[in-house]
Amino acid sequence: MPELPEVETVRAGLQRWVAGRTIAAVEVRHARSVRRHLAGGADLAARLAGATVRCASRRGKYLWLPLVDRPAASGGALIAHLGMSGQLLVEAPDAPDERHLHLRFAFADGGRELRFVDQRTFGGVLVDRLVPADDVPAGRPPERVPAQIAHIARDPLDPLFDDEQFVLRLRRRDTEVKRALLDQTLISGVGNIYADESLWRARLHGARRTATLSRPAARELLAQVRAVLGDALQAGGTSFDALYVNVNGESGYFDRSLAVYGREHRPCPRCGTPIRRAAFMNRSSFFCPQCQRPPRAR
DNA sequence: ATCGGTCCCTGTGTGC
DNA sequence: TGCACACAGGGACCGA
Repeated sequence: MPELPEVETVRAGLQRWVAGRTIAAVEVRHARSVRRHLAGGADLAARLAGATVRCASRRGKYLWLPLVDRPAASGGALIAHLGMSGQLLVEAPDAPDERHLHLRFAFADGGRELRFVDQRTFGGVLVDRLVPADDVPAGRPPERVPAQIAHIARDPLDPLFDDEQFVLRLRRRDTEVKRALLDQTLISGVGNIYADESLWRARLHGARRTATLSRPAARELLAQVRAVLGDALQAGGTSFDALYVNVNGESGYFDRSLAVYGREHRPCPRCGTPIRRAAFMNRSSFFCPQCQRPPRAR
């Protein structure tokens, strides 16, 4: 469910409320939330007990909390992915347990705890080592990323995102442009909502083949992706229901600014033509049939 | 090596 | 009311 603007909103909340604090204990209430930590929940809890959180980092839809290096646990980071319905909440220890509370992180200061709540259990956490990012230009400070997400592309709000490299790789692909936008190894942070919104802004149909895009069209698409992600971040993200909230349980309000997503039959904000919905990858695509002309069948 | 389809989950809304 | 079904912000994995 959460895409870059929602995950970044959560990251900012973690930076504010969790950075600098020392984890006292981790309670694993649902094994599925730690399935990506292959050594198991007990190992995860042991690695985190006594660890101090340096800060809150993010790439695309992945979050991580780098841990202060300790001889016993060799640092590393706590990585989290929210999947479709995951929430990281900062709450008083005596707040009632949520229905789908799967993980509880208590802190040594006895203050507000961190909880992972996830209805559909597609999200989860793991502890991993950090490795140097291999694409930092000379003269820039070195960066470390969790080994497990080193294959994830930088996101378009990352200062080191390489626009021309993206345009090159996009046009070299042989697939539909919406599929490419959702491929986190090409560009990260874009999900179903912002893919549709970006394509509408760029006046491109999601079924256009990537190889048919001109360089200017590809650059324009990237500019619109960046713009819509930035606009949504300003609004605190998109919340259709209570499933996406920030660490304090508050909703974002970008749903009011959506042009096409979830708006079947309603008028296109640009030309008034009714928005259409089409099945796509077990989900939906929303588009304006006038502004975004479908490509001819190949 | 890529690409495209399927599956993992729970909950909600709709139509019969 | 109850039931069946479609659908929901993601992505790992498998076969072609």
